[in-house]
Amino acid sequence: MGNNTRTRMIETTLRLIQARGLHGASLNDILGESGAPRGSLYFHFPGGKQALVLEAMQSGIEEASRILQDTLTEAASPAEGVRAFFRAAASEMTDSEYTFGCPVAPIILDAPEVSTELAAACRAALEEWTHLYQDKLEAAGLSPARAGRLARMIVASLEGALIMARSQRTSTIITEVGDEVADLIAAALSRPKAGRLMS
Amino acid sequence: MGNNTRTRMIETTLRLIQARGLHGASLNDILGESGAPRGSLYFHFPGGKQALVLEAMQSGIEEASRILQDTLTEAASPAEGVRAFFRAAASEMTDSEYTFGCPVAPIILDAPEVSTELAAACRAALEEWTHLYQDKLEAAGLSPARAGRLARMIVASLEGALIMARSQRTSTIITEVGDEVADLIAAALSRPKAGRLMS
DNA sequence: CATATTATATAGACCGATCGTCATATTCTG
DNA sequence: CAGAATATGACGATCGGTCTATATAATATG
Repeated sequence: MGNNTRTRMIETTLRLIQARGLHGASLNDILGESGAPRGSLYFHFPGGKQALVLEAMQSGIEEASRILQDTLTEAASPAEGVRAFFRAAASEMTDSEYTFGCPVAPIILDAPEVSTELAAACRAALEEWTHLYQDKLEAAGLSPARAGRLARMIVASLEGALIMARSQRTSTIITEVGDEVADLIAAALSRPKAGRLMS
Repeated sequence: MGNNTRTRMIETTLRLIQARGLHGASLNDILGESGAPRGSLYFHFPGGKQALVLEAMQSGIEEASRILQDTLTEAASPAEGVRAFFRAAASEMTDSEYTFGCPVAPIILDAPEVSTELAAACRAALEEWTHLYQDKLEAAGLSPARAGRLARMIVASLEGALIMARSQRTSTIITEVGDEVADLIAAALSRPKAGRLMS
């Protein structure tokens, strides 16, 4: 199946971008690792590398969204959901020998505004993940404002933990941060009215 | 002063890496923006681009460490120190038109293990920043274990918030996350014994 | 069944960019 | 002025991404 070549290219691209960054993943690398011939790229992706990268990133975003959604719905509470998702991320980090990472972070850091399309996809992904957390938190009784703030903090914590874990080649930081955030959420939910004044 | 050219190259390199990533900052870009001729690079940095990048990164690390240390020592409490540092980061983010960022994150994400030296410098920087927070938290009465965990969480939150802020072109997420983390720290300090069991 | 026609897939040439290197020019210093 | 320190831009090997020209597989047609 020719379609197999296509999906193989996408998967390889996603993996290489996560491992080496947007510009670090060259077409030669991608083609070499995916075993696809050079000329096939422009046939499957008339838009060139940018189109390939966009699809690869969207594939990674979709998978992450799906797993996050499943994890949150299966969890007994928002806090437990967060804990579980961070643990899953930690697991992937070790399994991948510390080449795993967020599918959008490398593009955000490597592409200034090089591609409006790529940047928009990154922005949308971060918002989607934030909203998944926010909805869960609101369903548990938090105000939209506070749920939103906590949700953004959860996403930020995970993004940072992924980077630190790779740098220090230890996934414990991901579970640690996840536990800390989970505790924070549990505390926020147990106190109907937060201790601080709101603006 | 020839030394002036050298420092100008370092500053430009740091800025471009923060804006476009390690591989996104080409020598042509660096030389063009710093106004330095091509050949001067190899005179000032016999190690080539890698040596230049290493020095640029270390310069950024040093500055960040200095500012963080000053902010924490001047702050009335650890929580206020965190709040202030996050606010300073948010300010730099808007001032730079969202090209500001952590000096090590782009290298961690772009360099697989391409350079042991670069990777080691990144790792050391993250550890140093973590220890600065940890010391402050311990001085305020937290156990080393809990202080360490909170410190790692602070660093991770900031790293992630910087990425999200750039993607969404808004610095409010940095201050929001900072306030949230500051509240968490304040709560941890007000309760001598944390609510959760420790391992 | 043989051939024509199209859809699919590939190979490899192309050109610009990147990075390291060097021979030479200029400026500083004693 | 001598000699060291620094600056300069041209050069080439390599790699990057794009594209056209060709081959293979699928389907249609007599």
